[in-house]
Amino acid sequence: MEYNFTAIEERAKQFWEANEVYKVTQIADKPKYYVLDMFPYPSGAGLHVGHPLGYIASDIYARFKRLKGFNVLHPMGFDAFGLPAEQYAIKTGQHPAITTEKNIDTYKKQLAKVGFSYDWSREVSTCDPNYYKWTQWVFLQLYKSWYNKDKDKAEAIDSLMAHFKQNGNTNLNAACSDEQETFTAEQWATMSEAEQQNTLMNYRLAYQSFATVNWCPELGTVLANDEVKDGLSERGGHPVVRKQMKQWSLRITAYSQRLLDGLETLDWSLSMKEQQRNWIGRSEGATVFFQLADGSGNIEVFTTRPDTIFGATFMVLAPEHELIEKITTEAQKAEIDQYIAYVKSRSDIERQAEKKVTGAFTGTYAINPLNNEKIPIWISEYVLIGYGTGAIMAVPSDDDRDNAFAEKFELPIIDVIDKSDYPGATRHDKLGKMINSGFINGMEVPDAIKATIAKIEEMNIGQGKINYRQRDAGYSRQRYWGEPFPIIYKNDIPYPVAESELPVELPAVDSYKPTGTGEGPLAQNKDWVNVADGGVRETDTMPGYAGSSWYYLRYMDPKNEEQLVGKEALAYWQNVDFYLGGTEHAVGHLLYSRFWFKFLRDRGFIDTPTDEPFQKLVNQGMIQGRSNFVYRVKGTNQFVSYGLRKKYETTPLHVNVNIVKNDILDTEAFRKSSPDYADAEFILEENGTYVCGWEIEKMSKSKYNVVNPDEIVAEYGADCFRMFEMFLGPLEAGKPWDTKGIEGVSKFLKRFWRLFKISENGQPQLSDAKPTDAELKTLHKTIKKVTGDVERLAFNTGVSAFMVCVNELIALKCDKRAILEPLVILLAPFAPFTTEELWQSLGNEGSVHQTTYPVHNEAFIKEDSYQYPIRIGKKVRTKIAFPVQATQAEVEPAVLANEVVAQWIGDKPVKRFVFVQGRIINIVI
RNA sequence: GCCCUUGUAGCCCAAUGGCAGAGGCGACAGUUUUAGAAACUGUACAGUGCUGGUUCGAGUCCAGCCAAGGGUACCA
Repeated sequence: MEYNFTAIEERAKQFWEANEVYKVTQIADKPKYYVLDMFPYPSGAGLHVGHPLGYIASDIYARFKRLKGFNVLHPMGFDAFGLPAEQYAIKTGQHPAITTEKNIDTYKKQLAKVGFSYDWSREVSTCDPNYYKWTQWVFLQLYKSWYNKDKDKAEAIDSLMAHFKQNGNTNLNAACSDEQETFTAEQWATMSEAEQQNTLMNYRLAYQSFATVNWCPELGTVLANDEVKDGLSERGGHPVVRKQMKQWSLRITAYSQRLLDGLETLDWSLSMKEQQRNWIGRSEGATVFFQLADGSGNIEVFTTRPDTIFGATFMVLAPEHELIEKITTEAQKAEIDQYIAYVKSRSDIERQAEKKVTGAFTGTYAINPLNNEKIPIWISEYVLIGYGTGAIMAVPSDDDRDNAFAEKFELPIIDVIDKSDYPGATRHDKLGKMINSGFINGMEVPDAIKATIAKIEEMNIGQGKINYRQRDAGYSRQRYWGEPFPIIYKNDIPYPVAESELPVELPAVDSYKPTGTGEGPLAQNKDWVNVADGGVRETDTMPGYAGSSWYYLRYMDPKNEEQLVGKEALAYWQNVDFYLGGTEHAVGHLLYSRFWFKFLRDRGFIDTPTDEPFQKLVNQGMIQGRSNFVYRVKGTNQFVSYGLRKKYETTPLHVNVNIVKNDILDTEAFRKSSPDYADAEFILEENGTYVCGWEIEKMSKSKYNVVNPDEIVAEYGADCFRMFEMFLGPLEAGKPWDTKGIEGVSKFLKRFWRLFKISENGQPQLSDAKPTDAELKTLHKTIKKVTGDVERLAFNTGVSAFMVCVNELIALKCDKRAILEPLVILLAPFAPFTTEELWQSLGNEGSVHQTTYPVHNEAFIKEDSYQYPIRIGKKVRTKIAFPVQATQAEVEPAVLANEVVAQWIGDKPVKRFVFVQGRIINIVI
């Protein structure tokens, strides 16, 4: 019987569903294994062939682990809140809930075609009120918590209030907003309700503040730092400007050090950890106060190079620095105002695109505290208000930017480091001996740093400090399609909604458009906004990362109405053993999830052995598109083939890859593809074909290089699609999709099928005879190779091992059940449909996916003798067979006596005889 | 600029420091066929981006450079 994958897939799907083959329950006596895919945002465009790559890999792994005896949790869900649905709603008036549901449905249908072993009864969707109830609940817990730095963990806000009552905020080591002033217990007691709440707000882990935010006018919302790339919004590419707004934020900076330290324990790729480290951006240095020359105040700076302080010949403030107004002299006021206006006129993109040296002098001086020199105070856009203290001591001799600034504005430069002992060292290297630097003269840089910090601490003008680049995470979005905040304002003071009233459901609105005033669409619905006792609801919604920061916990216990995850379920599943997803979430999702996990654990809401949610993380590479081009002769409707294009002046145009086969254009289809091309003429190659150019690019609609998995599955079958995706290359590497290679995998599956000699009535015609040594060797070699490959996620070489195996068995004319049946199980994780059909046609009860994985027997693989390559000089000269267990002493005389060997050695003395058992013999002469 | 990853046949990719090739695509030749397709058999094609180093032995380890992809950036 022919290999009919469509019928096979239908039967398998029905069988799996009827028998709940992928249903997961907790089984106490089986070891657990949690395989997780990053859940997708269900976009309207559906899946392209790039999306399932990771899902297929994790599915193979999950199926493998199941066959190996693990109880595997392998769920799927949807990150369903988000901007595209809302923007579609603005355009069409359709409620995002409806389009989202439709898109989820499309995704699930597409996923079903590929044959994943998800337990859909555990599906979660972040926009489901039963789910976001718990997202809101976590927010409330963050709101009701503060970070105790002494204990290095989050605590309930009650303990903070008790401390305030007793001691005010003295003797308190807490993560706190910068602007918080000290107060006593008495002061706390006399504070008004509003003052007390404002004070507490400076300590809460979810807090509201008046902050400079990334405001995107086009989207009408605020964005988090990681949602802004190059001054443009990540979604949509709209300009982003800085704006002061009242915003909710999460105090993730309280966890910076723990997020950094935790990386050490994780089995993640180096680059992933590095990205998180860079994002957190820890730097060690010192803060130092510089007095103003007139004694009217001081300026605090952060520096990583306190050793260079004797070379600080001027100071620079960020243009947004609050002191500027106060210290600017009358004479310089006009210049400073003009400069600030100039800076404001420049967008982030302009600032980054052209880095001009610009600045203005305030007219005021400060005193360098270590050499008592009077130094001018400038302002410049190269100093950022958001980093450190927004002010620097400028050391032009040891910093490139300060140097450029000093040269342009003719400010003094004092060399403070003699690098002559370190040839090739640059300003960035912390190397050299101090000069012109008073008490640290002659010290090496690292010693000078320590000595200077000690000195400024002794002088009481500063201290050693660790600074983090990471900012608190903005948590407000002026959008509709997100989780509403469980917050009600009374007299402008925010109060949490009672936990018993969760979820605060998203109400209907008339329009999804941003209001433009900075308020989100929810503000329009007055019935919802105004609550009974005069309170007003928060009208912002939560950001995309809210729902995705904890979804992996919900899969463990998706229906629990009492808790976000039940104790028993958590105790069994603990955390994710293997997480697979794209690198694009390196600093967003993965950082927030780690933060939430640590927080929930600190507060005792979850109890797990470690405080990291994702032990092993693998990033699948991006599948790129392979675009095809036609070359239009300029000013004509003539198209010239690739090989001849240089003879003309041409414009390359993208052409739909679906009408190109092996780079040869279907010219008729091309003419039909657009009215513009209806009467196109072609200048062809000598053999009469039109050859297209090609390029590897991102897969996207606009490049006409999108390949839909549904079509591939329809044409080649799901198993072929799965195996081909894996065969493309190493999982983690980026690689282009090129459909033409798929024939090889398709042939393999047909050849594998044919081995079973399925008759017209569906019965395999196999022999029960004893297998030969050669057949056993092929089987056991393949088991060993494939098992190892799956374990190290080398699915591409695994597929190829199956190909080798089938080629060998065909050559051996093997039709033995004892050989072929174990292979069906071995192949099951890769080709779940075909193997299910074969397994059952072989007369087995139940699913092939619930049986036991075969184990290889080394005895069948072992050879008695080995052909040793004999290497003399740089090359292999001959091969001689020896028993595998032969030792050097036994082998050496025989080798030297060999005719060919003797000829190569001639009369030269043998300097060395290298014998590597089972590998090689190398004779050095 | 800095950080990470990757450079092997026309193409995609293999190769615990040990004979550069497992597999696939494509090409070519043949068997089969009225022809094509499919299937089968066979053939050709690189010395591993470049320059050094370590080693008995380097595609693999180390240093520098070049190229591509990704990340990040006036971060003091």
